[in-house]
Amino acid sequence: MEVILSRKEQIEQTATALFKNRGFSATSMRDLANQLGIEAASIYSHIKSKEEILQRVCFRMANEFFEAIDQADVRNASASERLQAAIIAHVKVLTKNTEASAVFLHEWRHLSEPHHAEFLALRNRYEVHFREIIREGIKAGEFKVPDEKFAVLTILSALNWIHTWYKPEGKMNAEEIATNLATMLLNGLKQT
Amino acid sequence: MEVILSRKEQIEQTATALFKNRGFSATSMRDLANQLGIEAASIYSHIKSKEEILQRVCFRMANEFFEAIDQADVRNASASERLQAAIIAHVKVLTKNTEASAVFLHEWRHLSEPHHAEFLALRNRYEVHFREIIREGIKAGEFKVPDEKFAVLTILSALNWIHTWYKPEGKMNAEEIATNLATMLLNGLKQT
DNA sequence: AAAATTTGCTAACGAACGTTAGGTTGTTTA
DNA sequence: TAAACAACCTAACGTTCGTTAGCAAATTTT
Repeated sequence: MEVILSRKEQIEQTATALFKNRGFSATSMRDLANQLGIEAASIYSHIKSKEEILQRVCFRMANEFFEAIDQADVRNASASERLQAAIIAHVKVLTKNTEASAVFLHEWRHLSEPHHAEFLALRNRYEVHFREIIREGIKAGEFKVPDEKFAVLTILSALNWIHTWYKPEGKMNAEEIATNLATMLLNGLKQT
Repeated sequence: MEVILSRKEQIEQTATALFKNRGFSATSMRDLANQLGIEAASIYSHIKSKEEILQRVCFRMANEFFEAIDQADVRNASASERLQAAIIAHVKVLTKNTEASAVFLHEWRHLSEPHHAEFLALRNRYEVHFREIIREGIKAGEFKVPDEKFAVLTILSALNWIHTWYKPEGKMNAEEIATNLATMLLNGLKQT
């Protein structure tokens, strides 16, 4: 299943790996060019600026995360089931592309305005989705939690370091990781 | 309780705030100087290099984390109690200085060798401490967890984003946050 | 009062940075 | 076959970077 990438996509992919490993600011266009085997100036035949790459990665991943939890959301289900589905969907996106996920999670702060503000608004909307499930679960007596925002941030935090250690060839596959995390975190919410 | 700081400590503190907010690479010595109200060159009367600041912050925090879990460790206690104590100790260090914690957690990768390798060794040793508690808990039947490394990383991940939202004047104080997180995470480990 | 230390300055260095201009080559389209 | 395009080059631009040299003033120590 060999996917053929356009030059622009190659550049984006290579840049993503560098942004993850060294950070956006510590990655120079000459580093990127070197990795691609061309001159730095040549990159500008395909992209407009260094930040354009960052923008494309950040907003593409934001879309992927939204689509994933939207598709996974099962209406008319209990809060526990809905939260489990959202967690699994989130983890699947994270593990499908750990490099782009790392950039999405850590490098967005180097976006300039108005992209920076737009990104934060999206991220907040994403968290609201989780917050609503938690609130529903509290009302239904499924969850016992001191603060819903606190709970959401803790859950997402626990999930969002997967990219630092996940390897597709590791002993746990994405599905197992997702369900293990989901049951562990759900148990944590049901404290008596 | 006004603490008088030496100029060197002032520089380190101001730099730490900038490193947290913009990242090490995106913070220039001229930014730092500007914040201090002096010229960039003047900073070099007090420090040897930009990286020296990063080194001091990273290794000072590493020490603080080690001391905290060492002091909190209660021998002859159950694994649950030991883990709870370690989590609370960890959270207290995190909340006592969120800026230095953020640098410790995210900016260490900009250390040059051999400091980079030394730092990673320390961090690994720290994780081993938690891993041993988890293993003890599994053997004693207190915890049911698929993989001890997995559990430790999940716990630390859940804790290590506190610095992004914690405010001393917020509605939860450090103690409450620590115990809430500890009970939530401990419950997660006791899944049936 | 002399010596030492602290704290800062101006000026400048060489290197690295993101990016642009203008040109060449090979491939695809009309 | 001509025109258009894709992909890359060399050369260079203006800027910013971390840092050094050398000096001046104030403060502290001896």
